[in-house]
Amino acid sequence: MRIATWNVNSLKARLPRVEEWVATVQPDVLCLQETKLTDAAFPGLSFQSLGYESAHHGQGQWNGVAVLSRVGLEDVVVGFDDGEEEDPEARLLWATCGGVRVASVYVPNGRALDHDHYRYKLAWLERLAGVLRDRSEPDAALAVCGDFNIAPDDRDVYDPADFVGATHVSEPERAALARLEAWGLVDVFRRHYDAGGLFSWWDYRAGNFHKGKGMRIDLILATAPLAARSTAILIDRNARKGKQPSDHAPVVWDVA
DNA sequence: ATGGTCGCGCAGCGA
Repeated sequence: MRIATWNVNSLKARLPRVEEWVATVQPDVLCLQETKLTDAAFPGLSFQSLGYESAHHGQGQWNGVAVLSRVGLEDVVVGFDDGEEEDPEARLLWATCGGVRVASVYVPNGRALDHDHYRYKLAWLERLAGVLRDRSEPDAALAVCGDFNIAPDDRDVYDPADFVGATHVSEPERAALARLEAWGLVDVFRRHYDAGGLFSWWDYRAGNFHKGKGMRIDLILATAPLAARSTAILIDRNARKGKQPSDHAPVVWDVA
């Protein structure tokens, strides 16, 4: 099974590129983030014509996550089903596809270490950890896929010196990610590669993609038994090239 | 080049 994740930075702006990419790469499951669409505007028919069922959780203008699947799509859960107050932002969607419990996540950016949005980011990650603890088992086939807005360690940024005091690399964010891993999730990419300089996001500005100045913030975190079935993973940086690219590249994972 | 780019939506914010 091929599972992919891609922050498309507006599905309206990106639909032609996403359709072309899906037809070429043929993922069985595709998690999307930052669709920036209402549910009514989600192009489900376009994906249906390519052979995919889909589920979308959006609000328009900002955020928005989806899961597409051609191996079944069941038990869709939108947001945190923990009985607490509803998340005001559309950042989480669960579905079961081909026997794998999949989450498409768009973790809050945080904006700055002293910003309310940073506290929201940390609380959001703790809430995700709580849902995993309360509603999942680490020996299940489960993958949390998406834009985590966290570079797990210094190999995952182009120059750590440029990120001192910034979000995405701060100790509390990395500790929150480590708590997800302590529950039982594995950063599948690091199961295959030790090297730094392998990024999934590059700022549109200042030719950063051309200069290789990026970060690896788009992750697939899988439970150990599912990660053990991993045969290959790559970041498709070709998808960051050409006309009207997203600022993120997709991550593509093959599971036996 | 004293700023560099997108997307949203029509000013300026968010990423």
